Amino acid sequence: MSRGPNKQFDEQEALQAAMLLFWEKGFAATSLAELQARMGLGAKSLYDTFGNKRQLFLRVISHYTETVTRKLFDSLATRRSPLKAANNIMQTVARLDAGQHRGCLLGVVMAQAQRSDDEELAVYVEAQLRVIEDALTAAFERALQLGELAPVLDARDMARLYTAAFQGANLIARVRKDDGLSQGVSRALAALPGAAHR
Amino acid sequence: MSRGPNKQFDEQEALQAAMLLFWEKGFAATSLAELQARMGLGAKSLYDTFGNKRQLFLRVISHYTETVTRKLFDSLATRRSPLKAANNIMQTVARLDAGQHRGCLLGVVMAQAQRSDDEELAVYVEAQLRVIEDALTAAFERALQLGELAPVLDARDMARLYTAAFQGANLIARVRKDDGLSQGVSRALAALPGAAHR
DNA sequence: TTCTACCTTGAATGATCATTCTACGATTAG
DNA sequence: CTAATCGTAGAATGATCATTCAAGGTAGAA
Repeated sequence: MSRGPNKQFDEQEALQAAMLLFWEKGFAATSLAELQARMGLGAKSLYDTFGNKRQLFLRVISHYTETVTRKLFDSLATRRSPLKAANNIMQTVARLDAGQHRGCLLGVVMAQAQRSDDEELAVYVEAQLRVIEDALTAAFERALQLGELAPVLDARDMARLYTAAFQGANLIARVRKDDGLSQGVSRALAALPGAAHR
Repeated sequence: MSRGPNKQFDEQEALQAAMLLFWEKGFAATSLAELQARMGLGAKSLYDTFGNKRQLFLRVISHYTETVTRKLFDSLATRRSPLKAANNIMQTVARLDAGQHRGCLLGVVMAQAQRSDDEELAVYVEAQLRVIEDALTAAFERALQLGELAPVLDARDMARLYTAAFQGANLIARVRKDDGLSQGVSRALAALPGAAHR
């Protein structure tokens, strides 16, 4: 089929590098020059492969949800105790290196894309966020059925609190150098009403 | 003293306009051309009055904390019931227009200034955030003394949860068009252990 | 080997960026 | 009124931006 040489770079590796950069600095503050340097490819290759900056950014967000987010939240459905799984996610966030914490890419995007500004981007991120909220809701409903949780709180409301606390803690971790806040959030959530254990 | 004419614009009004713009789009995505248009002054006046873009941004953040944030969180110390005051703040956030919600400017800044990237900005925002956390902590300590809150949870941990949930809900409100999440967060927080009423 | 196709490199492009400069207009003291 | 002074407006500047173009190189097919 192909006559000439194949690409000399790995698309996944390039995406990963682009993700880390956008994750650190956001869309507007990331230049093509930096992207080329970190992704290790020239301008032409970048444009031939990914289209343009915005399309690359959209692919990066997909890459993020398919790798980072999915890996983190899959445990909600698979683990024995959904309540412990949910609290483990907060713990994981809290344990990441404070001081050079990148937070959550979805949060970074939300901070720069208002719905009225960039409708397409906002809708996409909102959908990804709803996946998280739904996964948490399902987990808490399962926890209620298992009797892990007393029926004082609505499962969806709890999921919403977790989602907001998760995003907030991630965001704040970008500027704090100690992990005190995330740890406190984690402890407070673990003591929610009905969570009898621990 | 002055021989020539005085300034033809109100500095506070100009700051307010700049704040709204940075609040919507963040630092990097906001251009001087837009700032001039929205603030209603020419390039020279802008630079003579505020220095440069970054200095203007720093002044905008101060303006934000002195007006928006302060007005919102002062009720924690003045109102009779600190617990109700804290929950009212969440309610206030939830009630804002969904769909064109700007969130919290501090959150927008955190999303684009990692500690390792822009140390000065990160430290300043972190300090402002700690003011909020401390105000909430004091409120919850007072609530414990007043017996509004059962001593199952540490006051500071509760404050941390509120701070994170507040930032997270604000952030998510930028992309969601309905206020369901903020309302859910508000309900869940109101049902925290020890909060007997409602 | 030789040709062909594709990838890479790096310079060119035009737009837009933040910032500064120049000229004009308005105000007030004398 | 006149002159001095300060604010304003908008053009000029050089840097940097995203994007495209032109040229060379390399791998595989014949």
